[in-house]
Amino acid sequence: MPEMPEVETMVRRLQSWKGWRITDVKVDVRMSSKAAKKFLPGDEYNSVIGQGIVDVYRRGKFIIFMTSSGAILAHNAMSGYWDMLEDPWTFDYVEGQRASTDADVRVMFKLEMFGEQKTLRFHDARMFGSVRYMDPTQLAVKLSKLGPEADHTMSLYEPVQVLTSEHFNALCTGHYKSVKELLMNQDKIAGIGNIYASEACWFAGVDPHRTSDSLTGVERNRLFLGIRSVLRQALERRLDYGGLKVYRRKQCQNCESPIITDKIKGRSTYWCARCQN
DNA sequence: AGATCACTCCGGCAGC
DNA sequence: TGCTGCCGGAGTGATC
Repeated sequence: MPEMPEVETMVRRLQSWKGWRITDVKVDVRMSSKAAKKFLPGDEYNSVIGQGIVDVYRRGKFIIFMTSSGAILAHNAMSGYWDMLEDPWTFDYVEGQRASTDADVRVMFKLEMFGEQKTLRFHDARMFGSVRYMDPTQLAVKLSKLGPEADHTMSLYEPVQVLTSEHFNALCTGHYKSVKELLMNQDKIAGIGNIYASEACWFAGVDPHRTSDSLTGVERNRLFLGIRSVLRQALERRLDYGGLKVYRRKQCQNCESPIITDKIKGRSTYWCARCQN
């Protein structure tokens, strides 16, 4: 599933669409009325036609296509990814490679620049993602609900607050039932999902089940550094998941103890009982 | 007010 | 081989 490093990687590729104008849109909702509400529903469908793509940014796990008079806000959720019809891309997700196919295309944007035509496609097999059009006010309202960014990257939508050590320390002081839930809460910190939450806790030597306010100052700082470290490494390693330390691992990369797995708030969680306590 | 919980979307796929 | 149940970001609404 895509988290900040995956979305950042995708946005960098999507920036090649700057300057192109949307001439047509096709939405495949596969007979699902619920899914139809997620991919340019109602008026949004017509609103994007004729608009130019001014720039492309990332905020948390959202992709923002700034257009002439508003923005297309997209979320890849679990299985979403973007590519171009004329030059299909592949993306490596932790579940495996997303190789471009026609079967899972949900939205197609016909684009034009200097008489040349190309097709931008949003794929999403499980239809958990979303592609919405909104005006600048709606966009601002939406983005204002997200917490500070987990880390700064080159495609970040700015201005925005980036998480600081002090802010993270203050967040921990709130009594969150588990520190992993805090890390994954987009209202508190934007960009971290299930994979990198487990990874950051391993890096810090902190049991993900701990209440956030039970963490010592040293642990809070280690966790703050862990968030940055695992996200930056993922980006630098170009999404090579061989670098993951606990997520979906059987054995601790540090002490060789078996990795334990259970669920926190319904999400699979991995940790080493010996190194994380 | 803010935290927390339960529920929903959906298809791939593990496990019988 | 064909079925069933599980999985999960985010949004929503209920409940404290």
